[in-house]
Amino acid sequence: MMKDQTLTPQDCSKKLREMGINPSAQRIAVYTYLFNHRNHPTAETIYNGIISEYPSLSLTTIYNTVKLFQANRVIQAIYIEDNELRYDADLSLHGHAKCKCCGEVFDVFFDQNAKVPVPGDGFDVEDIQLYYRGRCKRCR
Amino acid sequence: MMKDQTLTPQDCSKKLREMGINPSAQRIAVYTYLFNHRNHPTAETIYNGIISEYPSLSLTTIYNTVKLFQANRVIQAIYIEDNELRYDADLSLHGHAKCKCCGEVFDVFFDQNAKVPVPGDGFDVEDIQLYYRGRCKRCR
DNA sequence: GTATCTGCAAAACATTTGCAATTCT
DNA sequence: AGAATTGCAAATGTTTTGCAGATAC
Repeated sequence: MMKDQTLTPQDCSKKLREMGINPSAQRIAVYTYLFNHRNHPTAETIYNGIISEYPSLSLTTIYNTVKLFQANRVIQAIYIEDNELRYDADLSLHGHAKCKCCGEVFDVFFDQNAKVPVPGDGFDVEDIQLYYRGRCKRCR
Repeated sequence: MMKDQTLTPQDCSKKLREMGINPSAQRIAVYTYLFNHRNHPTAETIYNGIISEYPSLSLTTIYNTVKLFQANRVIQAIYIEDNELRYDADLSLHGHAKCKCCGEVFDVFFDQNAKVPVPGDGFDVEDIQLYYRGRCKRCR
């Protein structure tokens, strides 16, 4: 799972187009931010991260954009806490661990033989979310 | 996992006291409702479910009560969707599957040999939540 | 009689919506 | 020009808070 590479805005523009999204300047900025920042930002964090590049940017545009991205399966939403919606450009199956002390959200990747249980009774699963709450290494 | 039994308000009063909570009439009503209704109600659903017994009941009291219950580990909160907070009196490790068609939330119990993956890197897990989204048997 | 609990009204806060202005082709 | 996109201002909806009245021991 070596997603630690970063992408340029040009790369991201191309990816967006491939995924069926018209790459406007704001959309490129949001996707580039999300791809290169794997700390599961909220809409406001994304906004603060790119407002300096686009002084006219509004939070509404961030919300419009992440909603569009979700509908086109470009990013996923993380509902680990009830008062904040976070976003993740990594669509691979992995969990999220939130430290109740420092508030940070960490990725949890599974090794090969790990198996996530699935519902048995004819439920057609489209999406699995696995959340952990507790304390991270630094905060214990 | 045979929790399909129902409890009387008297039973619930006793359980609350055992768990360190002063069993007021409203608290007993909320806990009895949650124990006997395993469909993961929201605060408003609980409210509508018991308002007939307590005409003076307020939503604020529901919120106060579920918050108190959570703090004392009597119930757990389910954040499966961002615009609604649901509650569950079953604290055992199990998942929740929400049908995006009918909106219902189903319990997902695991069999003995199922193993939920855990974070490896020194993260101290206090709570695991496993969510599925998709379509239920009836809606497929 | 004092501490706890309840519930109204208002506040807080994140997200959504309506719509007019802007941008792109 | 026409369609898509942006962004302001207002609305929405859920949960929280302040506080006064009610209840319990």
